Amino acid sequence: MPYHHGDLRRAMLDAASEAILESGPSALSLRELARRAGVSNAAPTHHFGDKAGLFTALATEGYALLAETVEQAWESGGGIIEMGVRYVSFALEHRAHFEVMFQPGLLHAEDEKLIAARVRALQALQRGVAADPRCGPDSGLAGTAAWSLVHGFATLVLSGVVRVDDAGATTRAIAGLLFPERA
Amino acid sequence: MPYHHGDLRRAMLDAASEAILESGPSALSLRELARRAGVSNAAPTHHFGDKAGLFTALATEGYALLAETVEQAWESGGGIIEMGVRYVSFALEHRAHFEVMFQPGLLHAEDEKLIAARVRALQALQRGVAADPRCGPDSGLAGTAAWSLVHGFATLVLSGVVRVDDAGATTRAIAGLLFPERA
DNA sequence: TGTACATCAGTGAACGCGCGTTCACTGATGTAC
DNA sequence: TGTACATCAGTGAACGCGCGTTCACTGATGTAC
Repeated sequence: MPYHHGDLRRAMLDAASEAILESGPSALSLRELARRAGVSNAAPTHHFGDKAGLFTALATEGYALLAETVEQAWESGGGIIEMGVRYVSFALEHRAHFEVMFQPGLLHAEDEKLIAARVRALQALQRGVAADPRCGPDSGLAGTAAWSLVHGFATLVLSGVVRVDDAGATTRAIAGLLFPERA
Repeated sequence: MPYHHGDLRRAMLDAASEAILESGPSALSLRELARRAGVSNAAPTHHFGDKAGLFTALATEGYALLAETVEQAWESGGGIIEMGVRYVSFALEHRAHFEVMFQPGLLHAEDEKLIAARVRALQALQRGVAADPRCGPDSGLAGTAAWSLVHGFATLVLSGVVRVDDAGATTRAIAGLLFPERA
């Protein structure tokens, strides 16, 4: 084991994701994180300052990933429904990030990188909604409805209280109810 | 201070709600709960068995409250949109219950009372959706869409990432997009 | 090419603390007679 | 009406533990000359 890890920050973020998948953010301790990453107790503090700093870093990464996903959907010509599908699949594939992103109590709310990443993601979403002809005259309201729909669906699936075989297909179906194809 | 409290169980559930409102379920400890209720360290364990038992009791109470609210909407002739409004206002007014209800990792998943209360609430919701003419032929899908919409909206408002002046009016508006008035 | 030095990633031992849970117990209540 | 007793709600002291954070430190890396 070399003294310098190479990319310990990255390794600790990955270990944190794993641990969150297993038992949720509230059960995660910095010491467990250190154990998983095979480093000393003090290493996580050295990198993230404190526990909230770790969660803030994860949430920031999550918003950046979400923004990329949504922007990609936009660039490849996907409409509002495709963006919703991407949102849900992001939540299911990056469950740990997703859980942390929407629990502000865990985060350093004022962190600049966090805020910037969040703004970028939300703007990408809102831009996609506003550009879709199906969203109607009040794109703000349509955006809230669309976001609520996919966010709620993802949350219910993640919490295990709603079960579906094919989350993508179901997302498409329920989003199709909110934004029917134009006749 | 009398030796017998009178209704310590109730008092501890209320203290738990308060504490959760302030710092979330993950920050709650049985000892803090005892402190808030003004009883000894061991009292919460005596009533709830363990920490998960406390959360389970809270979640069970939450599902019962939700079921009552939804059944009431149904009996007073409210349609699918009214039920959605009730769902959101339940979440905002009983935030502590709501948060615990959808974090299965905190609960004794097999608890019979919990399961019964949940089934009752979900059946009340699904019955209301299925009876509404606006829900279309696939009432299961419409139910998932409706539930996702209001659950997501409530979650986003609670997490502070969506801000609205009048949650009831906004719920009505977004639910109106999903279930437009029939021409 | 070699050497001196600054930088900083990561160590490891130690601290004090709050936690969940246990256990023998005590005090209040209700009921049987 | 009084008394004996069972029940059980709640006590309080104690346990061992894992935690976050601190701090002086050490080892590796990169750069200037």
